[in-house]
Amino acid sequence: MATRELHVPTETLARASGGVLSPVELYASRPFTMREPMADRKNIFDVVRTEIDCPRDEAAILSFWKEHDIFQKTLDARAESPRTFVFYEGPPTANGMPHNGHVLTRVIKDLFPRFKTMQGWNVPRKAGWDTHGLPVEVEVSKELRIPDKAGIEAYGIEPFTQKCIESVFRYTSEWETLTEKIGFWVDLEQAYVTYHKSYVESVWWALSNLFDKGLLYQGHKVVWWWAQGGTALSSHEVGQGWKTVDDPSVFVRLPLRDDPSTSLVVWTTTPWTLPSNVYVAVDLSFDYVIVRDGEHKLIVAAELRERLETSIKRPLEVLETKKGKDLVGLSYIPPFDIFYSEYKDLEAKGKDGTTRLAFWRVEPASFVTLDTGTGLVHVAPAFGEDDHALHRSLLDTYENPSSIPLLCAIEPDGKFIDAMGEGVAKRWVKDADADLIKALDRRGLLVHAETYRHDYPFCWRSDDDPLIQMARPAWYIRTTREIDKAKANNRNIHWIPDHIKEGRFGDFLEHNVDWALSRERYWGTPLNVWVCSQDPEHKHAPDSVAAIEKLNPHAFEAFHAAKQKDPSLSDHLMVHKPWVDNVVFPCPSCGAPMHRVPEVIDCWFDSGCMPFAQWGFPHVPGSLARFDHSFPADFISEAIDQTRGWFYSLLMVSTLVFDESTQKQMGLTRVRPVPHPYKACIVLGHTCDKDGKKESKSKGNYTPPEVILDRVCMDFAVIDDAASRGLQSKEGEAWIATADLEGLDLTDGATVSVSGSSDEARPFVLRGSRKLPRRVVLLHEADRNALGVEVGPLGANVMVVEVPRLDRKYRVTIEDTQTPSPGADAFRWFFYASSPPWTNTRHSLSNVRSAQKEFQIKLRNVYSFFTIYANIDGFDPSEGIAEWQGLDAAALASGKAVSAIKDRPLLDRWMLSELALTVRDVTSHLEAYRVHESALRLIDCVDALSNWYVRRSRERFWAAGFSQDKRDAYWTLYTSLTTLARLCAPFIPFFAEEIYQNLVRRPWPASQPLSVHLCQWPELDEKAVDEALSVEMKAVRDIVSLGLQVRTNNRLKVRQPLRSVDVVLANRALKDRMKAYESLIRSELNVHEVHWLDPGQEGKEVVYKLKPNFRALGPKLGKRVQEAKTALAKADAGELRTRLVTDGKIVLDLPAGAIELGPEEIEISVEAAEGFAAAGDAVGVVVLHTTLDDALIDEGLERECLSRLQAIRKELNLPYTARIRVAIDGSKRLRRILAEAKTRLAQEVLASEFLVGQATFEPETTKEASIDGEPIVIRVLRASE
RNA sequence: GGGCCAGUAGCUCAGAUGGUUAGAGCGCACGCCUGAUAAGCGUGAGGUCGGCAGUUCAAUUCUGCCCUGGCCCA
Repeated sequence: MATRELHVPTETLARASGGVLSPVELYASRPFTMREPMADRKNIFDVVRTEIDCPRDEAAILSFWKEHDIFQKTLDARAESPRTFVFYEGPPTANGMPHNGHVLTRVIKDLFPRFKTMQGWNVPRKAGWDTHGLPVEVEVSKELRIPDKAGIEAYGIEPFTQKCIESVFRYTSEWETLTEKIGFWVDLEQAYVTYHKSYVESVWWALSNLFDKGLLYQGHKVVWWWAQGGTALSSHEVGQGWKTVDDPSVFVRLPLRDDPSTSLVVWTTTPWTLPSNVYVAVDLSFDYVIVRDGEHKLIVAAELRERLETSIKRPLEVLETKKGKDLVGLSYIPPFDIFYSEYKDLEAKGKDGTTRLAFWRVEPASFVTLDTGTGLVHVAPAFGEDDHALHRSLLDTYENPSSIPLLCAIEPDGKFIDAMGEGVAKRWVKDADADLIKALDRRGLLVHAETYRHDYPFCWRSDDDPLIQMARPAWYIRTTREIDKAKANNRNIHWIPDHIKEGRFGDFLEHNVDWALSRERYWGTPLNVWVCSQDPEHKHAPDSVAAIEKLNPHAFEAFHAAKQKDPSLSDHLMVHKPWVDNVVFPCPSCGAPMHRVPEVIDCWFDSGCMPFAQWGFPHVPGSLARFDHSFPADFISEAIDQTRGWFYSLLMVSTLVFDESTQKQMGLTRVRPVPHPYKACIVLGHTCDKDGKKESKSKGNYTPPEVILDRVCMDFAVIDDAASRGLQSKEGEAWIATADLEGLDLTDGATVSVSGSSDEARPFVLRGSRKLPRRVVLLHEADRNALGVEVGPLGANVMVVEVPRLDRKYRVTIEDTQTPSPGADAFRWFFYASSPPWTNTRHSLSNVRSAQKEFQIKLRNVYSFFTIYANIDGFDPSEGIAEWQGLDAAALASGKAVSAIKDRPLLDRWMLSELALTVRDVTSHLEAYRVHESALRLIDCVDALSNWYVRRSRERFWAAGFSQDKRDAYWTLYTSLTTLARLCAPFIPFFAEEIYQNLVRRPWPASQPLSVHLCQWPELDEKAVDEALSVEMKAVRDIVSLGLQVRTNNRLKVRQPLRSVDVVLANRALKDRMKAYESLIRSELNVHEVHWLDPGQEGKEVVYKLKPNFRALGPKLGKRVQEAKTALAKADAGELRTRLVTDGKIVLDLPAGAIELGPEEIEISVEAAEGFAAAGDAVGVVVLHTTLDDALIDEGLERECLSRLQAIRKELNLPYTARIRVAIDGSKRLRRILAEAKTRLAQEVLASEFLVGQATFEPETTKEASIDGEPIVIRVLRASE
C-alpha cells in the first residue's frame, strides 16, 4: 500500500511565510505518480484510494494534461469540424487578485465549450486581458504616491504609461495559476491584450467608422467630477462612494427685476452653485402663492408654504395664488452679480422669430417636485444634469445658440474664478459655502439656512473629497440615433435568466442616453480624432498607424527615435500617450497641421470592440477570415454588473459598427442578422458568504480560493491576553473568532497545526469565541515563544486585509492538516449545483464540501466499489476485444458475453433506462444553457446508481463464480460509470478523467482516446429507455420505504425475517406490473412472501378516505365543492368506493340537492388504520405480518451469526478474499441452526473450515456473546492459503 | 429615492398554469446494516411558503402595499 504524508513538511511551512504557496511549489512537495499502484499489478483496475485528497489527485491529472497537451489536442481534434461554437472571453483586469466571483464566471464559461467540444464542435477559446482605464492609473498613482493629475504630469506621462504597462500584469501569474487549477481551458498564450497596438488600431478603426457615419460628436456632459484629481468618475466609481452627510440647506430670495419688492424663493444644498445660476424652474401645473414676509413678498409653491413657515418660524400670509404658467417668463436678479452686469440684457433669438432675455428667467421644467424646497428650482446648467438638459433644450430653440455662453463660476480644479472677488476667489467650492451664505445674509437675500442630511457621493479612492457635478466638454457616441436597432438586437438574444431581456437590460436600453466616450486621462486608447489648426471644423479620424503615415510618413518619428535610443521601449506605446500626442499630419481638407484631441476613451469601448479587435481586424493580415469565422458568439457569460458594462458595450459597438452595409463592405462571407455579437448570455449572480453577505476583503468574510483548492489554512494576527476582551489564554489552545472557525469548517475543540516564524508546526486545540474580531488568534505566552511570534504593534486592531502582509513574527498560519481541501472539481460543482447561476451564491468551505459529498463522493464510492469487485472477479471489459474504440451502446453491446439490454435483469434494465434518461436530459439542459438543472439531473442519476442499483445488486457481485447474472451486473455498472464519466467531464473534468483513465484507458491503453475530454459526448440509447419501468421502480421504492417504516415503528429489525407482507396499491393498474419486483421487495424487507391485495381483500388494517377532486369539481360546483368535501368525509368510504367501482358513479346528497359524481371527480386514498403494523402514503398501504414462528426465529439467528462472523473479519482487517477457519460453539439451539446452515455460512464468510463445537486450532480471536439470550462463542483463525 | 432579482424546514435549494397532506439533500434525533467500511441505509422531528390586505368556492401560487437582503441606477 502506498502511504501518504498527512502532515505538511516543515520546509513547506517555512516557505509559506511569503504568503500562500503557489501550486507549483505545493505540488512539487508531494511526490506522486499519475497512477499510484495501490494493489497488485495484475489488477485490471487501479484500486481507489481509501482516503480522499482531491487536491493531490487533481494535481496529478493536471500534470497528465500538461504532459500530453490534452487541451491543445481537444482543439486539434475538432479543428476541421464543420460546426464552430463561438465563445467570447470577457477580459478581466489582471491588476487585482482573482477572487471567488471570478471562479464562478470561469467555471460557467468553461462548461459549455467543454460540452460542445465533446459533441464534436470546434470551440476556439481565446483569452483576453482588459488593461486600460482609471483603476490602473489609480493603482500606479498610489504606488508612486502621486496625488493628482498635476502630479502625473510632473512625473512625466511617458514613464507613467510605462508603469501602467508593468502594473496591468502584476497578478498575471496568480490569474494563470487559478485558471489552470480550476481547469478553465482557455488559450492564454494567444490572449488578446487591449493596450496592444493591433488592438488599439482595431478600436481606432471602429471609431473611425462611427466618425464617418456621423455618430461621433463633441458636446458637454454633466459628470461627477473629482476636482482634486481633475477627472470625471464613471457611474460605477461614483456608486462606490456615497456617504450620508450634513450639507447646508439654504432658501434664497431672488427679487424680480420689474418689482424688486417681490422675490422668487429657491432652495439649494449646494450654495456654491448659486453664482452660476441662470434660470429658475417651475412646474406649469403647480399652484404658487405670493406671501407676505415682513417688508418682502415671496413666491413659493402653495403646498410648501407651511413647511417654510415652520422653518423660519414666521407666519407667511397668502396674498395671491398663481399657476406655474403665470410665472414663466418673469425676470429676476441673480444672487451674485459676477455675470449679471455683462449679460443681463443678452438676448436670445427664437427660431420662431421672437426675442427674449437669455438668462435669469423663470422657465418651465418637468423635474420640479414638491418633495423638498420651494417648488421653484435654482438652475445652474454648468452643474446639474437636469439643469444642463434644460439649458440644452432652450438652446435648441434659438437661432443663435453659439452666442449664448455656459456660465460657470468655478474652474475645473473646483475653485472659484477670480471674478468672485476677495475671500471667495480661488477657494475650493465646498469651503466657500459658509462665506457665500454670509454674503447672501448681508445682502438680505437669505430667507433661511439650516443643515440638511442626505446622501452625497465622495471619491471612492479619497473619501474626504466630495464629488461635484460639472459640465465638461466631452466626445459622445450618438447611440440614441440607432437605439431601435439596438433594441431589436437585444430582443433576439437568448438571455438566461430571460427577465434580463425586458428587465434590467431592456430597461437600460429604454432609457438610453448618448455614450460619453472621452476621458480626460492618460492610460487608455487615445481618441483618434485630429483637429485642424487652421479651421477647427476640419476633423479627421484616421483608422490606423498606416493611414496616418500615408498622410505624413514621419508622423511617428519621435517614437522611432526614442525606440532606437531605448530598444526596451514597448512598440505598443507608439499608439499611446504621450507619443501619439506628438503625431501631426496635414489636414486633408486644407493642408494645415492637424493635432490630436487630448482625450483617451472609455475602456468599456475597448471591451466592446473585442469581437474584432481580438484579431486585429481589419488591419492584421488574415484577421478578416478569423473574425468572419467567429462572429457572432454563440455564448458569453459574465456577472450581472456587466449589464451596463460589457453586455452593453458589445451590443452597442456591434449594432453601430456592423450594420448591413459595413458587413458587406468589409467582406464578411454573409451578412449576420441580429442578434450579434452574442446569441446567448448567462447572467451570473454574485458570490456571497454563508450568511448571504457580499464577500468582502476588508470584512474578511470570504473564503480564499486557496482554502478550497490547496490547503485548509489561514493566517491570523497574534494577540495576547491584554487584547483578548476578557478571554484567558491557555497553553496548547488557540482562540479565534467563531466566524473564522466556521470558515475553516471546524468545530470548537478541533486539533489544528499552527506554525509561526520558527519552522516547526505545532498541534493546538482550536477554540472559537464570539468576542474576538476576525483573523486574530489568542495564544498563550509559552506558545508564542515556542512558535517564535509576538503581538504586533496594532494588536487586535489589525485590519483583516493587512493580516497576510504582516511580518512573519506577528502572525501564525493555522491549518487543518486532517482534512484536505475539497479541490477544484468541488469548487466547480458547487457553482453548478448549489443554485441557479443568476442567484447570489452562498459560498463557504462547508457548503462546497456538502455539495461535493452529495455528488462526487457518492460517485467515487460507486466507482471504488466497482474496482474492488471487478478486480476480485477479474472482470475485464477488454477481454477478447483489444482494439475497442468508443463507449456507446453499439460498442458496449459488442463486449464479451454482453447480453442485450432486454435480456438483462429488471434492476439492470431500470438502471440503464435511468442512465439513458439522464443522457437525454443533461444534453437538452446543456443545449439550453440550463446549468443548475443539468447538475440536479446528474445528482439524481448518481443517487439512483449508488442508493438503489448498487445497494440492490451487491449480492450479485458477491456471488461465487462468474454467472451471466454477475456479468450483466458488471456490464451495467461499467456502462453506468463510463457514461457518467463522460457526462460529468465538462462539470468535474478532473475526477471524470480519473474514472476514465482507470476504467477505460487501463483496459484499452492504445485504442481508446487518450483523455475523457477527447471522447464523444454520450449518445442517447433509445433502446434503453423504459419510462414505465421508472414509474414502477419508484413505486417499489415507496413500498419498501413504507415497509421499513413499519419495521421501525414496531421495532422489528431487518435481520429478523418475517413471514409476509400485504400491499394494497392506490393505483390498481400497477398491481399486475408489480409482480416482477417481488424478489426485490422480499429481500429489501426481509420477508418471505409478498401479497398484492385487491381492495376489499384487506382486513381492518386499511381504511379508505374520499375527497373531491378539487381541480375537476371546483369549477363545476363552485362554492358547493366545500359541501361535497364534508359529505364525502362523513360518508361510509368503503361502501361508496365499492359503488363507484360497480356503478361507475355515486350520488351524493348535498344541502342544495343531490349530485352525481363519477370516478374522475373523486380521489380515493388508502391509509393504514391505527393499531396495525402498517403504514401508507400515496402509493398505497403496506401491512407486515409480525408473528414469528420457530423457523423464522431460527433464520434470524442464522443471520445474526453471519453478521457476527463478518464483523470479526472486519475487526481482523482481512482482505476481501482471505480465507478463515471458524469454530462456533453455543447453546443447543444455535448449534443445531449452525449445523444446518454450515455450508451456506462457510461460503458466505469464506471459511475453509467451519466447525460447530470445539476448535481444533489455536484461534486468533475469540468472541463470546449472546444473541437474544442464546450464548455463543466464536473462534476464528485466518487460514494459511 | 427609482428599477430589477430574491425571501419556502436549523442550513442549501426544488416546486406549484390557484385545487385542500408543500418536497429533496445536508444537519439533528433514533435506529438499521456491516464483503463500498475514516463508508452505506432507513425512519422521525422540524414549515401560519417574509408580513399585511384584497380577488376567489379555494392563495404559498394572482393583485396591491410593506419589511429584509443583493445588484444596478440616482
